[in-house]
Amino acid sequence: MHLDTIRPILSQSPWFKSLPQDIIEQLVTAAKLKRLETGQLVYQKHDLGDGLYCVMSGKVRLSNVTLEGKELILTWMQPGNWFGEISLFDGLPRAHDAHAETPCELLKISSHDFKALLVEHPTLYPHFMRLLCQRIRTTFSFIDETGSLSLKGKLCGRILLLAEGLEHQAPIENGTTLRISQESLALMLHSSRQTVNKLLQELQAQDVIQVHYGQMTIIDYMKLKTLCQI
Amino acid sequence: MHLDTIRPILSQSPWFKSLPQDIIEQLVTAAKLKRLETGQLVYQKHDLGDGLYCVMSGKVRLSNVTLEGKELILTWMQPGNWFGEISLFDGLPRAHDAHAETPCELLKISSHDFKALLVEHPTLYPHFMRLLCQRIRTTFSFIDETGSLSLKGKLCGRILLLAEGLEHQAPIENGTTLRISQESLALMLHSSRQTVNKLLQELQAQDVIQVHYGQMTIIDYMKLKTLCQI
DNA sequence: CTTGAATTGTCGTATTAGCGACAGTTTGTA
DNA sequence: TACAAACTGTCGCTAATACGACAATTCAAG
Repeated sequence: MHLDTIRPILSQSPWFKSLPQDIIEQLVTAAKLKRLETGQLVYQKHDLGDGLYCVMSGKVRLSNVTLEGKELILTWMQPGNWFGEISLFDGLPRAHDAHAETPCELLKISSHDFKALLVEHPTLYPHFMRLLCQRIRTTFSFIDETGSLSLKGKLCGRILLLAEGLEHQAPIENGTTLRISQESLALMLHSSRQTVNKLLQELQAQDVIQVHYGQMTIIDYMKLKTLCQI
Repeated sequence: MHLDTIRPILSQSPWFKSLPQDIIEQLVTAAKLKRLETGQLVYQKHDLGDGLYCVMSGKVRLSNVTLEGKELILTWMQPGNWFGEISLFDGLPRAHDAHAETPCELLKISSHDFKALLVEHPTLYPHFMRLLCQRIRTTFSFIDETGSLSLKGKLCGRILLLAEGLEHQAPIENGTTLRISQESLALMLHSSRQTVNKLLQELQAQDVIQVHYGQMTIIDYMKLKTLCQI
């Protein structure tokens, strides 16, 4: 992948789009591309945070493993998504595992380069602080969802989240399609495959989505949105 | 309340304890004391964030109200706890309601004063960034708890959290007592009073805690810790 | 000490959802 | 096309828990 591919991605991402051109250039040259096969580890819980990642292609699964060995999926990172920033800012170990869910290309900005950027341009702090706040707010609304929605409501919320993440934060339209197994949805909802199956069929019967083997299409975006309103 | 009371609280809080003495002084003079009666609003969801708060005495309830009008309690802020920082850093509206649960004394640092502090001392950014990261990590572990623990496990986790918050992050010992109604615990767990009642009695039968009318005493801290291990 | 309000203890019932089992369907690969 | 692997659809049983009802207990204010 060439610098000319990296440049537009950095300069259009919410993480860096508001930054001056010379800083973008500095990042473009510092960024490194990593290729991973399905199942490979990006990082593991308790690892030292060595950098910030952006998904260029493929999917990365962020998860935690319980004492009993069950994997709880936090979410998937998709093309255009950034992750791994917390350890960057507080220097503490990773709080979860990150695995390649499919073959992946990741852009990596090392902690060293990122810190150098901040030392050189301390005026960037407020910007990154706002990004951190955004993460906190997302996490809080996740907790609100968890507490006040039925499983069906949460399922709708997750579908929307994944659909939104899909195309670089592009708006969702009726017809947007996303690929995910019912098993994976269940792991993300801390539910069971069978229950997710039943709920998806209910949603299909309500003409909200259409499901077909690991692929679901949003039929009625507004209704979906309503079903996960808090 | 005199400056001499405010000073040690600021200089010992995790938010400000690592800061130079002159900055502490600047904050001490800028801080204002607010008194609230039970039930009074500190701020409301969607309000503009006008400041950062520290509980001096009493308890503040952070909560959200669902569409159906049910109040979901996030947590209680107790003496020594700081809250309200997110809106301060990103300028966006409050994400939840804050009410006085009991008569309260709150120390308030206005957004204006806090921003002035940051403008004057930009080297403080990394410090506050780390504090934000800490909040994210707490929130993430809350989500982990939600996903992997039984209701009983979550109950143990909440009890520990409240007990820890109790005495300015003092270590918990067997014998630590905290006051909270079963109804409140249920609202925080998104469960029912009756179920919480049953679980508390189970914990009492296991000699983990002792319960008596809105007051519970930790008998076996280690066992409690084990019960909410992820 | 008395009394009313708040809180807790305990039923029974209805609902939700987890989970094993197994058959049916689709997809990718040769 | 053929076949295996992965995924989905469905049933039935069981466990967890929400919730209404009501009695019992405790607390706090006179």
